[in-house]
Amino acid sequence: MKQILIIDDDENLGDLLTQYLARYEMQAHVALTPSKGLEMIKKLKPDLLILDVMLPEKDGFEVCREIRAKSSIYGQLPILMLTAHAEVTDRIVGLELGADDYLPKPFEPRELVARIHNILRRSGDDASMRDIKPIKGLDVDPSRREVKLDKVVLDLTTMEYELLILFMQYPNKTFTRDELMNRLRGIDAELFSRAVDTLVSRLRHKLGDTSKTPRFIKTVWGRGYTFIGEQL
Amino acid sequence: MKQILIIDDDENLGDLLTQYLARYEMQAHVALTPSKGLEMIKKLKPDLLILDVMLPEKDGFEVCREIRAKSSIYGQLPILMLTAHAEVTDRIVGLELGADDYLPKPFEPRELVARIHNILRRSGDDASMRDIKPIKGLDVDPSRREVKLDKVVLDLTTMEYELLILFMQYPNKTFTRDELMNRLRGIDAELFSRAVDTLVSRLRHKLGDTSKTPRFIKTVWGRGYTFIGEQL
DNA sequence: CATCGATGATAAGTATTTGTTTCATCCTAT
DNA sequence: ATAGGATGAAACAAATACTTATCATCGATG
Repeated sequence: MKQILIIDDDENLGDLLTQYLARYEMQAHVALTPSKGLEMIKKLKPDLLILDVMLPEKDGFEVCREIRAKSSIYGQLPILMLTAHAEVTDRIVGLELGADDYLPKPFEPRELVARIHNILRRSGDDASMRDIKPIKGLDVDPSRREVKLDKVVLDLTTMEYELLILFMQYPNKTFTRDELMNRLRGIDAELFSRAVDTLVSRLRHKLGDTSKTPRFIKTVWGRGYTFIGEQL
Repeated sequence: MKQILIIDDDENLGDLLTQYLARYEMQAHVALTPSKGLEMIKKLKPDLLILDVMLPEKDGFEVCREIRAKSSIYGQLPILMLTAHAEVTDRIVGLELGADDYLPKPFEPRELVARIHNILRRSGDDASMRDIKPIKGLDVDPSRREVKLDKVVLDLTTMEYELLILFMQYPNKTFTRDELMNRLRGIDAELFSRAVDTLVSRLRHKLGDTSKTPRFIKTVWGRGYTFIGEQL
């Protein structure tokens, strides 16, 4: 379960988000002031920080700057900034200070969830720590985002790589299309198209897999897909 | 068949949705006023409530709040709110009040269906919760939708799996053919044919069963079928 | 701002499942 | 035992789900 720290003096919003994020397997914690927030970072070691710009004591930019300056303490904590106004200058300043993304208030909860997933994915911290099971014929180097199939490096796109990693985390689990979409895109994305099928097809192709006699990705008719690579 | 209650004073929209949802195995009922709506909830025990924000008497937020407040009466009924304007603030307020999702009008019917599915999925209305009795020689893993017969994984189609699960929920119960048809297809399906017999036959075959000396599925002549697997 | 690659949508083609028909066989009541 | 409806299962047909080629779109890159 992902731990999210929210630094925002609007207690109401904090509770709301806590409740909302819980639905997406994220545990949120709220700090009402920057000083409390910084404390909680050390204790909680959250996976992501949601930081409001308007804060008591000092503003969010200040906090962000501080966290980045003391990276020895706080690490490369991903930061999502919330700003009251959708002003472009805010955005640039925020990004320059090292925030990973920015979201103008008011925002849609769904949008927030989507961005959180994006950041977590991008920050790679996510991917490298994931528990990838060893599969015969496949060598994954998460730090390099590199996959070798029978000693040959594969040229995978972001989505293809993510899909493969997801499969390798749960060999023999049958994923429905919804599940895959949600895990890959981070939102309750609905499928009005064969996007997942297409993605699977492309990955299969690069893995040298055929749908009829699959070595890795098996189609489970009427349900979804299963990764069946022989485990080492 | 899922029961959906719609509280909306636009009768036209209600009829339209009722018709549309029927295609997705959802039976919709329309209440034109909040008071009628609340009454119908008690009677119908719907699986989901679609609630318009603009209503006579009191608005949708009020209704939502009331339902959540009286959860002892209404339970944790999932609520999908329809708002006239796609205003973000509305969304936040609604979520705060306990609605499970939001959909701004006008919306696409399929988008509605998608969100309904999401909510129902989230609210844990899942097949995996069904109470499957342990049967000697059969191992079922509902989360993976996998069945093992004497340690060997069976390759079952959706219908075959559903039929088997149904049987395993009620060992020794004799099902008539219409009963099976209704439980599997969720509607009062007319028996034009011997679809059930064929299905049973195919499942039997995969279970290694013979109709003469059945290990699992016994034919009750003139009545239907009984699952007789030895219970553990 | 033009290009390129990645991803999403569409649609034609293919495969699989599910329903129907059929007929041989089985059961039960005469 | 036999007639007549009920059942099993094979073969065929229809419906449904999947694959993949192709095109459109979007965002990144220079």
